[in-house]
Amino acid sequence: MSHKPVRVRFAPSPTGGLHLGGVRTALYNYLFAKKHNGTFVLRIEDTDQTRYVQGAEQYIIDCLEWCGIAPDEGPHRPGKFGPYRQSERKDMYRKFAEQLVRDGHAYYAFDTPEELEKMRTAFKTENNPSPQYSQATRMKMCNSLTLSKEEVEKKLSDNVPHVIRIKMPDQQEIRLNDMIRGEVVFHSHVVDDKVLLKADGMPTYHLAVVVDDHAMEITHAFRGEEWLPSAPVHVLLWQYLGWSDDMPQWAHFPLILKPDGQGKLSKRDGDRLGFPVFAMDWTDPQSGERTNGFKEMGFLPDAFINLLALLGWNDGSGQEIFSKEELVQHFSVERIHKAGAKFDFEKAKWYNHEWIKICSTDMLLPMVEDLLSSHQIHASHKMLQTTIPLTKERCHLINDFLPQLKYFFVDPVELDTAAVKPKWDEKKEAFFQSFVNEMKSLSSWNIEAIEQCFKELAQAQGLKPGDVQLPFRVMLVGGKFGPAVFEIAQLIGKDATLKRIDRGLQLFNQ
RNA sequence: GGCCCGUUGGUCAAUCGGUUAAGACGCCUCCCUUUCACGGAGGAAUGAGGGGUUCGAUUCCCCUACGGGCUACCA
Repeated sequence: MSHKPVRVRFAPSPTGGLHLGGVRTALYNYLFAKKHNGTFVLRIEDTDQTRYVQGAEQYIIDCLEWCGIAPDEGPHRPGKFGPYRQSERKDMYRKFAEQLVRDGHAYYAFDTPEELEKMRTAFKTENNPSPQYSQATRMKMCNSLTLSKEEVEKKLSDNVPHVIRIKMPDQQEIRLNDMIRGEVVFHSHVVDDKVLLKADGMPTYHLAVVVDDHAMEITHAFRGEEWLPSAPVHVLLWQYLGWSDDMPQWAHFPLILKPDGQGKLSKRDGDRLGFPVFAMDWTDPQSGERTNGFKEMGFLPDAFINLLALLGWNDGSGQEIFSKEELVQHFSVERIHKAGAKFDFEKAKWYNHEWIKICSTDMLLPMVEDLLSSHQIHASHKMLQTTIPLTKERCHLINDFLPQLKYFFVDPVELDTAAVKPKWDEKKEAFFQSFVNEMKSLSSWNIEAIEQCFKELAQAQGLKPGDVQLPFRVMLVGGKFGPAVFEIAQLIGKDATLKRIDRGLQLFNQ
């Protein structure tokens, strides 16, 4: 074990959006770094210019900040989050790729896309539907292994488009120690000669990730399981570049799967199943396509990272609600599961509900205030401070506060008359008429006085208080929900109460 | 097809050879509440199949089945 300070990186590609799997990868990296007093840095995978999406890099940073897991500055790239960008380090990669060629671990390949296609169809058999550029085929291709030295130099000086490919060794077992899976063994003869440097001079992920991880002094390289098959290439690269001693420890996280069916959770699934798959709303600047985010749907950042962390990891204690600090404290890579987990939106909402319940009114207030004002409801802080605790246990999402709180500030537009009308009669109507009169002369306006007045009057008229309580509630809030009616009446005030009863009577009598 | 990784209820999952196989979500019943929730008490529901190893396998090994990932000059 080395004693270097822990440094991990999150390396998203800025191709638009940041879905659940990505955020969880970032989160696990963050938790590991913080647990070991290390640093968590950002590296941007912008190798492929054609797919780079404007604004996506900032969007990623915004998401991480919202989640409370913003990257650290890092010593190698000052600035707010100082991400490494592959696009800015082009020369560096070429230098290392050429070094590999000189050392005999890589070679130039001049095959055109058409020639590659030809090779794939020529070698395609029933048993081998996708032939690769590998030990089996490379000697039949146009590269610096098959061409003479002069021919190669001529092509290079003529600027013939070419790539640099890794030369996989003959018969070699490539061993990789994964912190989650243990030792994984690959045989070199089944791994193909991956392109390291593309014809446009940009590196592929394989070269870039190794060069950058080395430059950034990354100690632990954690990523999704989809990278496991190419890990042997990376291990070899660390060796061939002469950096074996600095090779990070590896871990490959399980995938987050679709709730139904199977396969990786994708952007499409959100639309299909009605839940967000991105941390925050994302609008693709090119297509204009919009994908919904957890934030805008009313998730609390603490709940969001809590539910993500527990999707594939737990500390074995049965505890499910963790603050960020607790997650840092309890987290361990070794306890991350090997198998992928299906995403369950119902459980996700449960986490948020739990967080809303334990969240203080002060924390909730600004969010609720924003929600209400975006619906043209302007509520005083004083009123919010008393009504939020009254209603928060009914809210799974922050957005649920709108229906739960609205009636405290504005008269209900629609009343659930269907809940009242079947049992509505003249006797009840008479009760409310006299209740209005009684209330007008009520000297003090508090819960006890209203309740007492209501109940005594009901009894005097031979009605069970319960029979008139539901109509009263529907008049005040519009439906069959909310906290105690008399408390609501008290909070909205005498005038509003009288006004709503009046309107209720009209509607119930129609 | 090949390579790699997986497989405990519908879902998330505990168990690191011996348990009546936890707990949570969801679902159902009841209590509390003359609303909706919260809370409380219960219930139905799980070790893919087959071989080993062992006094004893959910747990270790092998095979099969199934699922997933990768198999691009994408990440």
